Parts: sequence; C-alpha cells; structure tokens
Amino acid sequence: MRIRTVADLGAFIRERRTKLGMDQIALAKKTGTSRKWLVEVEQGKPRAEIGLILRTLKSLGVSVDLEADSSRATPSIGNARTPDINSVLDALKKRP
Amino acid sequence: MRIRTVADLGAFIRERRTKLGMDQIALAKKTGTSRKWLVEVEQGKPRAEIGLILRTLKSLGVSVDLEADSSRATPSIGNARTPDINSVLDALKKRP
DNA sequence: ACAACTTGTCACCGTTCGGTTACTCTGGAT
DNA sequence: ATCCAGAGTAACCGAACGGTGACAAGTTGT
Repeated sequence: MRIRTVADLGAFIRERRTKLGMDQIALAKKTGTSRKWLVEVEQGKPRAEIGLILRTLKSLGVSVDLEADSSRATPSIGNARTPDINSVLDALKKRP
Repeated sequence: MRIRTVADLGAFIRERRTKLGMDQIALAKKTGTSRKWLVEVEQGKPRAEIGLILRTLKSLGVSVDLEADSSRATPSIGNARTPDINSVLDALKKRP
C-alpha cells in the first residue's frame, strides 16, 4: 500500500494489527512501546518517532520500500545519456 | 529500496538529495524544516518525527510503499483454507 | 445481569525534540 | 595562497514527546 500521510500509516498499522489478531497491548509490548503511543499513532500522530514506527512495522511483518519517482530522476542540467556519472563521482568522492 | 533501519533511511535521503543536485539548505527549505534537522536525519536519527520524514520524502519525489509479509498472513489458529474469513468478520464488526 | 476484554482519554513527569544562530572544517575553484 | 560553498557541531529555548497508571465507554461471552 502506498503511504502518503500519517493518517494512511495509522490506518495501515491498525488494519494489519487486527488482521493478525493482536490487540493494542500485544503489539505495544512486542514492539517495546506503550499502548498510549500506539493509540496515537493509529490515529495518525504526525510527531511519532520514526524509529518506533519502523519497529512497529517490523513487529507486524511489514516491509518498507522507497521508490524514487522517475519523473524527477534527472536533476538540473543532466540528460538521459549521462544519467549517473555525476552520482558515481560523488559517491566515490564521499568514500575514498 | 527496502528500508530496515533509520540508518538506511538517512542514507537513502542523502543519496537521493545529492542525486537531485540539492544541498541541505535547499532540501530543508523546500520541506519546511531546518538544516540541523536534515543533518541529523541523514545520520540516522531514530527519534525524528514521522511527519517531517514523509514531507522530506515528498520533496524528494520519493513514494513510500508498505507490504505485508505473506509468511505472517494468517495469525493464531487460522489455516490456509480459511485465510480471510476472520479478517472479514473483524472488519465488518469494526465498521457497522 | 455480570464479568472480561478492548479501546480511547486523562494528568503527571522527566526527557528530548526541532529551530535559531554562530562557529569550525574540509574540498574545489580562481 | 585565497576564497567560498557545503557540511558538521554547539548552546539555548519553548514545546511536545513517550511512559505510567487510572478511569470511562462499548462489546462480547456466560
């Protein structure tokens, strides 16, 4: 499922949790958070910590995938024929 | 790219940012955060707010996908022949 | 009717957040 | 040798975090 907002995230977590037959206490305990925190996250809390979110998703057996939109693949002046050379050079410069 | 830890997330954001030819100031301004925050996130800050993370990814033209692992599809006593009936009933119960 | 379970909410508390501003340090370019 | 953009770090601050414990409301099963 594509996640766009924290509300999406909360809804997904809740749906996945109930689908696995867990209550909030079970998931919170398994993840190492509090039930209060889970309640707020499922309601779409925007300021929840990313670390706890990732741990929660792991507890639910959910994997997170990030995909770069192809429409914004090549920045500024770059074109399709030299798409990666600058990136490669940057990477090499960063890790000598 | 599959994200498992906050370090993964930070690395991905940094890579995507440089690939787009943006510096930290540009991305922070576009997202509506501070450069300090971006620095910490790219270093893998576990307590960064999920809301700001999502806004940052949007600024980078990155979409977030969550996928439930099939290995953990059926909870407790459920088997392969009645995989979804309890989930369906739960869903119906929750939204009358 | 009753008890058990689940969820949402509350007040309290120590901790940490994220923004601001300013300083250093490195790498490239002139 | 000099200059400068880019990145990392520091101190300060009000605001919000997340955990705990308790309570109310709704439901499910007996």
